[in-house]
Amino acid sequence: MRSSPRKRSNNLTINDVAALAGVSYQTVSRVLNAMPHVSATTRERVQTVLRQVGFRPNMTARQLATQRSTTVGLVTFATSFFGPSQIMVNSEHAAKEMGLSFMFSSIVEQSAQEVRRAVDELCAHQVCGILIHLPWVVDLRDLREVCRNIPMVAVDSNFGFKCPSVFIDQESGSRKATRHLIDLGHRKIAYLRGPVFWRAAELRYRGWWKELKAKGLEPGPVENGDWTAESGFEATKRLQKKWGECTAIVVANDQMALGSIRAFEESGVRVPKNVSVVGFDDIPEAGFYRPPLSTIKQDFAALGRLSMQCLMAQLQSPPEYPRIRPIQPTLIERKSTGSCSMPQDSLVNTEVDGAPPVSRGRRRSAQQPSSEE
Amino acid sequence: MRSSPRKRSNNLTINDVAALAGVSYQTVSRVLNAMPHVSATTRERVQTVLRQVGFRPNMTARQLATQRSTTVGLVTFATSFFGPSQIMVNSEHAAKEMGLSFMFSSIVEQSAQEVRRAVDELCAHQVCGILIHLPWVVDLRDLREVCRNIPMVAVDSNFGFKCPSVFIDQESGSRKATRHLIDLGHRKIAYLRGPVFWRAAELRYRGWWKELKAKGLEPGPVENGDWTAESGFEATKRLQKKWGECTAIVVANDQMALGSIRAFEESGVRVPKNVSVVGFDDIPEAGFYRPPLSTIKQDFAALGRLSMQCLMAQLQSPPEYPRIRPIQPTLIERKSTGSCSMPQDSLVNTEVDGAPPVSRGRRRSAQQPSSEE
DNA sequence: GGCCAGAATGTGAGCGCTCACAGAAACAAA
DNA sequence: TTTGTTTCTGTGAGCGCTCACATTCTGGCC
Repeated sequence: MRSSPRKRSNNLTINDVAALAGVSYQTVSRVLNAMPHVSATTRERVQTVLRQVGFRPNMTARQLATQRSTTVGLVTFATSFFGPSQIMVNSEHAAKEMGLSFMFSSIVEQSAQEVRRAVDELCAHQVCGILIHLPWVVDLRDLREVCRNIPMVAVDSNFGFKCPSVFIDQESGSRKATRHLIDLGHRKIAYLRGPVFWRAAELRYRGWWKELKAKGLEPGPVENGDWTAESGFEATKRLQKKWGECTAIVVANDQMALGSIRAFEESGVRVPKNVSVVGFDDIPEAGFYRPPLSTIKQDFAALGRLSMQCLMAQLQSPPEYPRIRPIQPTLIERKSTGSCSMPQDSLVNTEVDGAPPVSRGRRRSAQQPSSEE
Repeated sequence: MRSSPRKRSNNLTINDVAALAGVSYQTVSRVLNAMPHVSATTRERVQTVLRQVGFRPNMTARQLATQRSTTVGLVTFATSFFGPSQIMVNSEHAAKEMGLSFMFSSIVEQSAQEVRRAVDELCAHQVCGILIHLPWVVDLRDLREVCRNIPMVAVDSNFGFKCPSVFIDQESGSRKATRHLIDLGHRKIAYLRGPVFWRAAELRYRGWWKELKAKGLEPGPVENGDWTAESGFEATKRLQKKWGECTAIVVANDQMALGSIRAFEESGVRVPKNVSVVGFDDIPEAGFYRPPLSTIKQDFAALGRLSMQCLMAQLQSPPEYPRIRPIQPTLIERKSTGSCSMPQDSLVNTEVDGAPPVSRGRRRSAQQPSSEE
């Protein structure tokens, strides 16, 4: 340690650059910020010095002086799962594209206090806005108060109060999965749910239920998993005991669907011959499972982009609540689903394009060609 | 916009707290930083006010004043892949556990300039240290210069110059995979490589090669993929044309192994009956593939922890280069590998419980029991 | 020349905090 | 009382930058 009057950073400041270029620090500042009222020759000279010394403006000082910031924060939970990690990666990309830096704080336990801590941390660092993705359903009404004047966006989350948000339409996605099975002629369809407290688990479950009800079908048996393949395997074993007449199953995510398929195959039930399975997420490997998994794809890149747009919109017009309409997931049809071959007693109108009910057996809906990437 | 003399942040400062508590700002600062020489009563009074107003110190100002920082940065590439995203998540966890904040900047293209940009960005934000994980092999000798006085750690990376680093022993992991197959009696073993420029791809490939050579075996055919299941599928199709006497294959990661297995099955080759497949990574679903995949597990949590330790060590003693010894991956034995059943000209000892070598051909190494977690 | 608009440049002050040091208070020893 | 010693508290200054304003320099016009 030196005994100099003050420990100075060994980085150059705009004052050093100013001295080297023979101008005032303000002129350097003007050049750095591309402001007008600097003569071409002066600008040139300053820029040369900036390049020569490899000047790097101190964002900390700038942030303090301007009371503005070019850093956004993200709060997330359970980053080891597919959804959260996708949100993390895609938010960062979107932020980078807007020229913003990115801070990140993950939550390790499911408590409001932990959330508060993470938000506090980011706010203390003066981020210009916060994206929050918390996958579980929990009352977080004090979040607004913690954020204070710092804008926030709920990313595919619901905190129990009105706040700018961007969503993927989980329910609609799940309805698409269910409809796909119904279109294939399945009438008794089971469900493999995600963990109880997860918002997406609830919404996807609801989508399955609503679609069945809308088609006048009775929901099949339900079991719960924890998103892992293993839990999907176990839950399917349990489901099989109350399987009844089921010919298909909607599974809340791809990993569990994988476990489910294994459970079926292990007990001699073939997919899709004896049972159709549809997943959710379209993880990169889904097309190479055996059989390749029909599933629902979420556009996380769009989610990241829209979240950032929503945040930026707030910086300009704080009073508005730009609720962006939900992002629609899409069905990816592969080989884990097939038309129902089991005998059915009742025949049902599958309600596509107002086509009349069919006499007997199932009818197929106009299906877009199965897109496989 | 107000026309006040200066746009003041609407957050409270230590001056406001000082006024409320009837002390000087310095006393508040002392309380905030848990410094000595504050009487118990004063401390109490200040703390009460701090709590009441929910004071949140401005880290930006603190950072500027102290010339120190409690934020670490991470630079990464290809965060959509398993390894990089694991490194991202686990580094953040390790940082949080040390009470540090976390900034993150991803690289979108494989260029030294992009790396420079990312490092510059983090340095401009005055991070106290930088973790860099760049999976490809490329000369980045100027990185040291870009970082200047800011300590950095190469995380499972090699930049062509001496620098503090933490590694996972990719080569050793790959040797373990290969040895496992040899122990099962396989003598002609193919390899499915990762993309050319990736460091891990090269090291894993080398591990396979070295292990075979060490056992006096001739390397089988090799093909390249790009880490995706699809590329594994395609590459295996190509490999099958030059398959020869092969009875097993080492694949550079699990996704490609999945594609590979599908390719085999599709052409009527059964795994593990006709061919044994071993992967690398142990992604969460690997145990639920069909067949469950034997693979090599990397301890990313340890990698994150050690990386942060390495960084912290540098902050204390900059001149030293704490090279931490590589983290050893472990073999996870599942069902995609089995003893070689193809007719061999030479009969092979499958080496259970120290059975003696067999007359013809090969030698065996002393093998530790395969550990499964 | 005189005058002025407008461009170019420079000068204080302050963002919120900490550091170094200066005082003030409390208490004991001389 | 004086002096010293310890504990507590307060005061300037400065971290690197930007803002608002002041000043100087141009060139054009009457």
